[in-house]
Amino acid sequence: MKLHVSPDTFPPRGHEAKRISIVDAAAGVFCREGYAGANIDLIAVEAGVSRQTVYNHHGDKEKLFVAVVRDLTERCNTGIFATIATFPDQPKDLEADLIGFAVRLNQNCICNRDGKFLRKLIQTEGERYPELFAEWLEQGPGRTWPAIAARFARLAYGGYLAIEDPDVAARQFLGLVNAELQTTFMLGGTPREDEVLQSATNGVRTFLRAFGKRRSVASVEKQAALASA
Amino acid sequence: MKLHVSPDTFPPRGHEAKRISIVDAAAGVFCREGYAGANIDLIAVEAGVSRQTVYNHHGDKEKLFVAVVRDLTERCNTGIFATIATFPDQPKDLEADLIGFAVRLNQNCICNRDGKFLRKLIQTEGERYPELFAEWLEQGPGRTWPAIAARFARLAYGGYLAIEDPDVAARQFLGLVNAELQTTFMLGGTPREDEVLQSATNGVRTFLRAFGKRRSVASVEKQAALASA
DNA sequence: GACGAATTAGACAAGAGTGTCTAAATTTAT
DNA sequence: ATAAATTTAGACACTCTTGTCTAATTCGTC
Repeated sequence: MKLHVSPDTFPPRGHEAKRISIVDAAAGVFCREGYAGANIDLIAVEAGVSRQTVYNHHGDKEKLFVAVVRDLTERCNTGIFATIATFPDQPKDLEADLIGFAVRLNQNCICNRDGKFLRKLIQTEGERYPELFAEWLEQGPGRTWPAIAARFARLAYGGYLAIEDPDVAARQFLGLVNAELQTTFMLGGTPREDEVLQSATNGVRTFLRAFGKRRSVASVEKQAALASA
Repeated sequence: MKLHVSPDTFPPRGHEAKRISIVDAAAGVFCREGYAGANIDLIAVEAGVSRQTVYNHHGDKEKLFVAVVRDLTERCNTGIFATIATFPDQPKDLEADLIGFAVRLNQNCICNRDGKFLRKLIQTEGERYPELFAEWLEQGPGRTWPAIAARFARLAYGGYLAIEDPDVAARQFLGLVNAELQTTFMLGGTPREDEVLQSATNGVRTFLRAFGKRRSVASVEKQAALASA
């Protein structure tokens, strides 16, 4: 019935397709209901499989949960690194380019389904599985944050920015760019596109007011004086 | 046996004391285990009362949960407004004063027991009780953020800062000052005192680089030009 | 079309948690 | 000291969930 077009590749068929739909459904249910409240029957229904199939694939509830977190971390990481690759190394218009980067990062990695689910699971169950989330910390922020910091360092080295500590600058960049989305994130919502753009725009403007290169020499000296005082 | 020192006041005795210890214990258990995973027997044990007393005071699990959120919101609000009252309106040393304010805000309101619990409950159960958390949004951020923004507006009016939109500035201030604490918050941890100070120091420095008054007129004009472009 | 692997529905035991009830004990106020 | 209110321990019915098992069915492959 089905042509033998792409053996062993996408879109996954049969067995593998079920594994994925189970993990996807489980991610949604774990997020909505929390680990304790998540009902395996419900996961099975949402995945469109029988309960027994869930157990066949993943053993038990806890193993399923671990599989979900691992899957989400991996998929999010892929997205984040793909987006970091679009960081403006030699910007034509620094402000516009950084805003674009910030918006891409939010839309593709943080506000999408996987990002939202992963964030929620970490917030909700992080304390219950210290080893698992230590692994996430190492694989996730532990790899992505330095990668972003390195891009800012390069921008500074290229003379586009006046930053002292690229790691601090990277964290502050993310803090600024998401400053207006905090409440939405807290409540588990997804910000609208225009909210993301607005927050990114305001954040980048402030970031450049602080670190942009057109600042007077005097103010840089003042900064140094303050630091040494 | 007990002297009739302070009728009807603190420290609460008997009935009222039990109500408080139940809510306190419930807050801890709801946070650790999530709503579905929270066990009323465990809450009773941690509160040092019998299970029946929990039901006598609060009816059922859901009503108890609502009482917990309301209590935490109220207590946190009290702390935040008390801290906002210490905002430096006429700073001697703007940088030091703002750092002090940021540290106080974190230590007294965001990183303390109540703040941590409330944050976690909102993140965890926010979507399940829309009306309850709409109420929190209104009573919490809806009142505190404008109050902080007003203080920044006053600082700008007094010539200490060059900000255009006080609401944006307030959100960015909080974003910057907490930039280095995000991961800890995510995992439900409590940052160490020196981490709070470090993050606040770095955040305030950047904030003042962006909004401090000693910036050249030229850069302000450039900012205006960019905004109109 | 036929074979083996995977999936399904359903029943099932075991365990855990909620919320109620009762009778005894304790606290509090008078 | 006494009466009223509160608290307690324990038992209880009820529901829900997990994880296993079995027999029938469907699917993928040759």
